[in-house]
Amino acid sequence: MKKSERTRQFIVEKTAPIFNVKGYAGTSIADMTEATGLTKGSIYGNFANKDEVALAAFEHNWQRVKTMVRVEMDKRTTSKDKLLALVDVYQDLQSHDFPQGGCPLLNTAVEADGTHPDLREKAMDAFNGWLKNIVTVIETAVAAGEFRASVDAEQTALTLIALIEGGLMISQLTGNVGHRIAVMPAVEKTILDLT
Amino acid sequence: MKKSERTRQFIVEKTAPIFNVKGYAGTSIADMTEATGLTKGSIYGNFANKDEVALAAFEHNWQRVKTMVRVEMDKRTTSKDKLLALVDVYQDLQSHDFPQGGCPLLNTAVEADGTHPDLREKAMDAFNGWLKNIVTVIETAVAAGEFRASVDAEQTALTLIALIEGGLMISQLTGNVGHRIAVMPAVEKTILDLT
DNA sequence: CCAGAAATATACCGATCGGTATTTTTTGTC
DNA sequence: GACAAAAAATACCGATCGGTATATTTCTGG
Repeated sequence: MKKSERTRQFIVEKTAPIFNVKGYAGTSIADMTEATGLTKGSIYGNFANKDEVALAAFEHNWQRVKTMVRVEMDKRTTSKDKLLALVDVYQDLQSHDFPQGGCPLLNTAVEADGTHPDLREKAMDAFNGWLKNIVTVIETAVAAGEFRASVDAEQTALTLIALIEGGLMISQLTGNVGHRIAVMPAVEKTILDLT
Repeated sequence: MKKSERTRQFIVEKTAPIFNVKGYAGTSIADMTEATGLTKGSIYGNFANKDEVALAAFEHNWQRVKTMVRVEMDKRTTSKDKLLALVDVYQDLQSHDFPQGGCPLLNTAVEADGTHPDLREKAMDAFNGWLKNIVTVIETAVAAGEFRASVDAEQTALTLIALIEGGLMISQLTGNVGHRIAVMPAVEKTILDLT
């Protein structure tokens, strides 16, 4: 790996948590130099501008979340169990290494709409990927007769994501993890109702 | 009403949408002078600083949402119907005047945690008020025998709020109102399951 | 070990940031 | 309509913003 690529990754790793906590507008170049120990010149030698770092940081943060969920899903065999992996993961976030500052999708979606088109695009891609993943699992189960034929895959997937993201928002606001956990029975119920 | 109070309210009304769209960090004093047609001196003559305007703006935005929901709730008599008012309101946001930029609670909760303590406090108050409102409705219904005695009021209320806010986040991100509407059957189902 | 390239650091740019002191204009009252 | 008080506008402040041009250091291949 070239030096510049290592530095790029180093910058992304160090700044990703900051972007996820302070947001795009709230994170300054000074924050980035402080977090990395590098100088402005070095950062701008590896990235065109702040936007490019922010986009890479989001990608990095989201990759962590995706991996977290996928690892747990891949342990399961049935579609129902795969979906229930969501409950296990989001019920106990501290044992999985969830990014500091909360869900990157939630954070970026809320800040980016309207004001930061490219960030929004990235967030939309992330969301669509997640949505498609759940939809595919559900449709596979419907085709295999594991779930009822009357199940609306997209509606169900949207409901699951909304519940999870809403729960994350609430628990992050109140600082009460119980508020997130309290939403998980509804996630579980929604999944169990599919059979 | 004194002139200064009218100006204060004028500033709040004009800047509230901006704060709700661009966020706290993303809104500058220049944005505020442009939106109001007033000068910096005039704004600082009526508010101590940007924070104070932001707090008042959030309060104003949230008041609108609260009123929107309360008006619809007050039309209903039974507890079930009162809760179902949430479905009607959030199913058809454009007929009710929902603030531009999306849910102020969602926006503020996501931006404020950690970085802006006083804004977060205001958002927490808003959330707790909403939560308590729903909890009270449910508990009243349980006491009256309208809902099952086994109903967990707080858990249900958290689920409803999570669903709604999650749906708002998704639809705002994708620009697809259908994504919000698709979540509403789950809200309705959660409420109907209480009887 | 030396030269050229690659990477990082230094020094600086204009613009904008939030905020304030002062002056001008407007308002309400007798 | 004079006059004081209140409100709004002007002019300015240092700090920080994102970004760049240039100098210095570090790495790499012969």
